[in-house]
Amino acid sequence: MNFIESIEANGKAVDIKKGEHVFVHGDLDRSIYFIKYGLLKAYYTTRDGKEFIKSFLMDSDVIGSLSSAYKGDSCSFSLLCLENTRLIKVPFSIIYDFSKADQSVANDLIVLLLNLSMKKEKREFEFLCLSVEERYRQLENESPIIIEKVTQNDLARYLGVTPVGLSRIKARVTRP
Amino acid sequence: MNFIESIEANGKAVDIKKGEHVFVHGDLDRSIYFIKYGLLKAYYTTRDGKEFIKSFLMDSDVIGSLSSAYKGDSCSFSLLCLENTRLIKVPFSIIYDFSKADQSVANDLIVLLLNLSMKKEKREFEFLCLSVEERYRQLENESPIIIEKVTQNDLARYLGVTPVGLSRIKARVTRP
DNA sequence: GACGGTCATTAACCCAGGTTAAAATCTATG
DNA sequence: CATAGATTTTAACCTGGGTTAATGACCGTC
Repeated sequence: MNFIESIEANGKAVDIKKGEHVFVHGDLDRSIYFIKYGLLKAYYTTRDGKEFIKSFLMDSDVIGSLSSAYKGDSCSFSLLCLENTRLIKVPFSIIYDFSKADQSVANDLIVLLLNLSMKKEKREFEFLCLSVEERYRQLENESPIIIEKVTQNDLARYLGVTPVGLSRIKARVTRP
Repeated sequence: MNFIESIEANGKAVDIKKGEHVFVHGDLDRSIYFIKYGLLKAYYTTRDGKEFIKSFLMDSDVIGSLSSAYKGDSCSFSLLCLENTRLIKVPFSIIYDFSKADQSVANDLIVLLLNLSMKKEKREFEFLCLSVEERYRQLENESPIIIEKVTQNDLARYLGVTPVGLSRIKARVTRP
């Protein structure tokens, strides 16, 4: 049995409507979620009410708060559905325990974590080495679907600029 | 046999002097390195000669280019010793193959990757949500050893500012 | 102990993006 | 279709940090 199969076999399907949260900052939610279909945003909020978007999630992605699922802390971010979404929810402990007994689940978890690490490393690189404008151009090339589906406000909060700033950059980029 | 033991059993010790590289951007180096002792910086360089520091590594850390070790691409960053350093070098494929046969190596690799993911996620959060000044203050609190051992130039390139910018921030922070 | 190199600070000037606020669209729902 | 909300654009002004360059402190090492 592989990773996705063991999620499907041990998890339960959850349908969540556009505009509703899966969990919010501060919750204790030790699950991970496999996204059957839909669109979500994972975002941080600061005390002074600002929002910063960690990632957008789509079909076949896996998401969960590692600090909550693995360490047992409360969630450091919130997870909101931008479209009607179907998830498979499963306690991380089940997967983690399975991985200790089942070699193929362990392998799949390793591959999942390797890919997660490389994805995070890529984003680290982009913040460290690229300007906002370069990050926007790169997103245009690599993830046109996100640009298409997500509001410009959310795009801005993902790229690390204000919506006003992104509007200016777009004006600069599209009409030279 | 656990993870570190299997690295020590299958790897070979390498001593590298201060100022020398373990590998540079563009190399194909499919190893991972366990740091016995020393201090290193992992950094990106851009075509126009700018340097950006991905991370500092110290005793007991594990480092390697995932994109090279796992995917087989060439290294996207360089690894330089800031102090005389002793490493245990082992091909990632050995560890990865071991993890397929040995449950306890798999478990340790999973824990290593979980911690790596959480570390990268933390840095993503800092770039996304904090100002340079806040990142500097946080580093002061959480990793005073790094502030102490690393030049201010390197600190700046790690925090995502220029050395001149960091000098200004320091002046602001230390004497109100 | 003088010389060349790196490192840190300071100053002057510049610019990308933040902030605030006001238009201009767009969308949804009664 | 009209009204209320959210979204995007534009403008005016401000600020943090980039850039360049000069100055000084701090090493080595010959």
